[in-house]
Amino acid sequence: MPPRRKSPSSSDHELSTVDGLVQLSFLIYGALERRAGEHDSSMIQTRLLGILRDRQPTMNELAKVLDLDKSSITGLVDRAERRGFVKRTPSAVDRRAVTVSLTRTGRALVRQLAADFEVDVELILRVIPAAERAALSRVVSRLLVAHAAERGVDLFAPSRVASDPARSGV
Amino acid sequence: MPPRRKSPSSSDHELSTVDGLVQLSFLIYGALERRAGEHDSSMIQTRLLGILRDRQPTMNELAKVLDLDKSSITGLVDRAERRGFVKRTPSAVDRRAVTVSLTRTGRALVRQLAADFEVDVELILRVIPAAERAALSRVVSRLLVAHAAERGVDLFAPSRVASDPARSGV
DNA sequence: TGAGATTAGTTCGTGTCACGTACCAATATA
DNA sequence: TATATTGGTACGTGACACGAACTAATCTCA
Repeated sequence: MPPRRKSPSSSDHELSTVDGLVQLSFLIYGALERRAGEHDSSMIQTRLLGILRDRQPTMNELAKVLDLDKSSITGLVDRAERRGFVKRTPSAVDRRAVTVSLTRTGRALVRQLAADFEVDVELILRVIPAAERAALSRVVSRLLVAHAAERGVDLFAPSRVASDPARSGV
Repeated sequence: MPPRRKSPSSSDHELSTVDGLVQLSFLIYGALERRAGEHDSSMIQTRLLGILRDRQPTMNELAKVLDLDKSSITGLVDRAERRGFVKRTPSAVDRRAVTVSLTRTGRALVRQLAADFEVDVELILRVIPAAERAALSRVVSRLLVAHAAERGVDLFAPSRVASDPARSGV
């Protein structure tokens, strides 16, 4: 688990890779959480909206993508629906199923959140020169692509069905 | 919020910096959460234990470091104490205050968690060559140091009082 | 085709976690 | 010393997650 205080003996001005990545992750995760909070939203609500930006999954598909029990999805969508961000629509193909999609309000919120958050990340990145940002971006991309590939997922496969839980980039 | 599905037009095999960093954050955050779960622990419980590895803060100091309301700390520590990971000790200097510290059991748990998690991060990193890992580590370090410095914190200042909330590297 | 298995979703009870308010005891300040 | 502040807890509320039990729809295959 996360960064311990630096021991006095360790060589200065370079964190261990593990500690560095963890701190960075918390930094970014925290920024997103803070932005969500500004709109009285939680991390999980925000992830839900993020997923719905380009999909209209069923409850079951949401459970897979978010890696939650389907009973958790009921409550999650209930609360989002109660606040007017999301709506349920009976599935056209399966009368048991329900598809979830953004309302106009929900779309506006997620757009605003994405924009706010992008500012944060760019502020975080601005402290290093452009060349290093580019290097960081490149390495992170490779890391993610390789990691995804290792688990049999091609991050850049041409197109995907809405139910593909592997592309859970949220 | 986070990574949207890649639009078909966008140039392939490189995610945007923002998307990449967010995905990476979720990957690492998720790994830690999963490890915590294996020990029936939550993220916040794990963070608590992590903080206590090298500090014996008061309840109030914990509230600052974890950025939670002090009333939340009561419950958090209650639950950790009930499970035998943590203990409360009356402060020697202030009879209102209580210091929190790890029990032997708690220390064993946090050590195990840290070891498990380190394996995960190293597995994640292993998919890219050593040279890239080094580059990543270097850039991330610079980023964090610069970011900390910008907010008036020196990540590598010699020593710190236990109550310093700025060094909340957890 | 029709009985039984599977799947989609909800409901309900339980536990964690976070908050704000109210409160007590101890300490600090005027 | 009277008052204000601080450290911590208690209590009520709401979000969130889980598993078990349940209904309705769909699938399977004998």
